Amino acid sequence: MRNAAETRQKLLETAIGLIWQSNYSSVGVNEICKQAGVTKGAFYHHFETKADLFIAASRHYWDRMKQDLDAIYSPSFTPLEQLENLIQLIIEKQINECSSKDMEVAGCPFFTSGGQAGIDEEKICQAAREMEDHMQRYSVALVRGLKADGVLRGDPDVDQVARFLHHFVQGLLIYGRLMNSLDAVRADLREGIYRLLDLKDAYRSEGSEQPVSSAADAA
Amino acid sequence: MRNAAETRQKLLETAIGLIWQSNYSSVGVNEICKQAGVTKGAFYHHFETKADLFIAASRHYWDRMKQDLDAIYSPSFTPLEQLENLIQLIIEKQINECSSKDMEVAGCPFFTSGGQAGIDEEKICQAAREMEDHMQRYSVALVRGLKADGVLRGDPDVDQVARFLHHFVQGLLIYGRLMNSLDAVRADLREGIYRLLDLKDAYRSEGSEQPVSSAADAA
DNA sequence: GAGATAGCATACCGTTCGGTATCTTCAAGG
DNA sequence: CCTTGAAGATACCGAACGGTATGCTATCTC
Repeated sequence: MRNAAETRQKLLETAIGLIWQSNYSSVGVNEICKQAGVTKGAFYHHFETKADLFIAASRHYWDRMKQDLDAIYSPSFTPLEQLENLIQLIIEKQINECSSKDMEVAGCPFFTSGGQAGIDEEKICQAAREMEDHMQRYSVALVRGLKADGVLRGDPDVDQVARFLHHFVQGLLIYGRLMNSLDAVRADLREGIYRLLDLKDAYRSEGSEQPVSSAADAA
Repeated sequence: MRNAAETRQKLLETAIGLIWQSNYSSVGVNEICKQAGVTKGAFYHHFETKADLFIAASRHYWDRMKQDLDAIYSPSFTPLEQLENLIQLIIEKQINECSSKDMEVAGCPFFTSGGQAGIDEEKICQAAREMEDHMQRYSVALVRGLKADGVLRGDPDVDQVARFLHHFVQGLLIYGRLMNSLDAVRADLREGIYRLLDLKDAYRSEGSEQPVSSAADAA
């Protein structure tokens, strides 16, 4: 055992990094191995196929993401604070994942890769759907909390509004990536989310207060 | 001249079709040529590189799209009717573009391909941004019309709301594609758009009336 | 200490990639 | 009719692709 866990970890992290920069189909096994400082033999010792690496990488990425989400969704925050934490986390995620590369926004590569996968790449779609499902649970919990607090106007369908938020954020992130402008994301993220949530007038916040500053440090 | 225009047209159409099915990087030149019934020599006679084909294809696609958009945005419709036409067009586009393939939703491949392109593929990003810019104009015009008609609540930033719509729709389409469910799109498209627009109560329509049924026939 | 086995490296497989060089064919202009 | 040049066909290029076969080596078990 020349430290198998570490090798596997390195492959996963490298794969995630490279996929963030472009997408599944244009990232080669050789490239991943080279950047990870691992030979191809080692690669195929740990993963049966490139697609299997992708699946493992998406799970691995979710594990990290879950920690961040659990932190910002802590019951010690009010739903409104959780919302602000989330907005802040999304922004910080982009900064963290894009550090030292000449891109400002990354979006979620697992979501987009899955959304562009062909029919023949069912495994990739599956992994993306899995990630999707996880995210959705958290989103629903947030909206449910907001509704329970009486913050939302009307009597919205909690699951649907949660999906709305997700669709909007994903679309915005892709847009931001295309424009290569984090400011473009910042300009629309909060406002769009609040508009979709349709908060009661009393709860519409304007500024960008920072209720918690260490929410995304674990990234 | 063995009908060069037709060959070029065939290559463009085929490329569009294949890219809709997956994405730029995973569609090969050979595949395009084979399906178009054109040899690679002919391909590289018409296009310098694969990226140039992509650009030309995106322009070609926009030309078709523009016709549809001009039709549904005709001044003979009220802004509210235009909105309904747009919603309907989005749905019908998916059906048309996915016909006979085992996928129900396609999304916009030029947008997503651009959003996933690496740094080295600046041409692809450029083409996507170009498409983006065109779409935005139409979206802004729609929102402006709605606002001018006094349909919207408050005093929203027209450009921003137009962006919101676009982000939401793109995100929703990718989601729908991932889930391979047009019903998932149908379930959220209208409701989400209306929520983002924040119509005055009097103008919130519930059903799915069809103000014009021939809007998207030109597709 | 003698297997047994996990961890990994090297070399290489067949295929496909985007792209090119060269040739033929055919239609138009003189 | 004959030249000319665009349109297209064929063959091919080197590189990279995903993946495999095999062998070495370090570590664990007994």
